[in-house]
Amino acid sequence: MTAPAKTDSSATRNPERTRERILTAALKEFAAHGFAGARVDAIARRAAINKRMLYHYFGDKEGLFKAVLRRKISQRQAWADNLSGDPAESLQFWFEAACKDVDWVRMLEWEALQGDAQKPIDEKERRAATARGMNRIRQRQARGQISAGFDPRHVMLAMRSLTMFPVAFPQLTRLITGRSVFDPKFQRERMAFLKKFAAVFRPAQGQQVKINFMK
Amino acid sequence: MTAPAKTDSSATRNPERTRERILTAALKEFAAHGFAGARVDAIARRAAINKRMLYHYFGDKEGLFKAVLRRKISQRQAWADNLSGDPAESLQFWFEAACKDVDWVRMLEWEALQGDAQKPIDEKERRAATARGMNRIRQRQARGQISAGFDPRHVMLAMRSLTMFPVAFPQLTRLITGRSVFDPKFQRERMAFLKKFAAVFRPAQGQQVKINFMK
DNA sequence: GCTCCAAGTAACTTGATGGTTACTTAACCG
DNA sequence: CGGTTAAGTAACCATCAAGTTACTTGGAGC
Repeated sequence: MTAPAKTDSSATRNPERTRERILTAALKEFAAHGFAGARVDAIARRAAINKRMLYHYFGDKEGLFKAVLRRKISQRQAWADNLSGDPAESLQFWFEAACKDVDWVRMLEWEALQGDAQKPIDEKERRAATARGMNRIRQRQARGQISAGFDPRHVMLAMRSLTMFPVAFPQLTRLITGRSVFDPKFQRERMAFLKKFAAVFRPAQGQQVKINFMK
Repeated sequence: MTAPAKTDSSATRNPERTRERILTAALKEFAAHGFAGARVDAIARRAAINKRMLYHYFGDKEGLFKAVLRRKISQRQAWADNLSGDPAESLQFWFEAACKDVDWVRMLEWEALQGDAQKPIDEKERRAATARGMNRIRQRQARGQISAGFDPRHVMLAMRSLTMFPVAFPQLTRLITGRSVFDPKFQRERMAFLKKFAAVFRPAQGQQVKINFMK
């Protein structure tokens, strides 16, 4: 066999590993400092590769940024497509996910701040993933788990808001609750709140349903 | 009278006006590009002042950034302390405010991404303002406008989330709803949604419906 | 073994950018 | 009125950072 083991972690030459290292290092750097603040040299240092390789594989800084974002996006999507159940669980699930993957939230934030809102990266795939999520919401509405009176698009937006916000704005979280987002105590409180709060999404007893219907 | 009219807009020398111009220009620039991305020369050009003056008044780029943030914060606080009524109105009010003052939302976002979460700028005053807001929520809970079952801190966090999020993440808003945050149609939809959605905050069951009807 | 190409390295270039120096000019005050 | 100080200007500098040039090396296929 001439081919070296793919999992070899210390082979003299290994394009895949190099690419991977660059992407991992770049994610850290970009998540921490954003596009403008990230230093290409820092990425190279962190990845323990020569800066030239970075240009070799990704063209330029922007190409690397896009590659990082794209990779994160597809990771998340593959991973996100399996969840079901009622809104309470979803809210908790997504809040936990945001806490566990701060880099993701931050990347979205950087994208929001510096990206062109008109043509987001990987728009097509993201739209598809969003559509899948939307269908799940519609199903739940049909099943009566979520009130049919709400526009599913706004339900989705509301859920994202409620789960991502504390991670996206840690300083406000601290200002308001007095605790760090990463404080386990805060997280427990938040989970409890979300569980209770999820009631909004469910069709209410009695009258309210009628009101919703009449609308 | 030796003193020139304070409102004179073209006096040969006018420190106040210069300071003001710098701050205004800097807000725009920082909101658009963040701290790292902002260009001091661009600020100077935009403000139509000599770059040196900027260092004269604010020391360095960071000093300027802090000054901008501080100014915006105090502006908002003065302005935010008058609102009352029920959660539906508050939600709508704050959503509108976010839409109207995107720069503010973006500054908070930049702060979140690059600021030290441990020691936010102007912490003391912000805490005080937050506390005032919290008291309003508690009052409403006492009056039965908001369910007493919720932790007021989390209610506040939830309200902020719901109102700021679409502006903070315009690309997600577009991806999810298909519309720009600034599309009047979106804004109308969102207002309607928030109004309905605010029901969650109100004490549940029987009462709720009545309140809805009475409104 | 030899050749060729991708992987990899080190040192360099070039332009942008935050900050400074050295100077001029207006205004306030005793 | 004169002189001290703050407002204002223009040209400059040092540094930093993205991107390149020019080179070396490993290995797959013949």
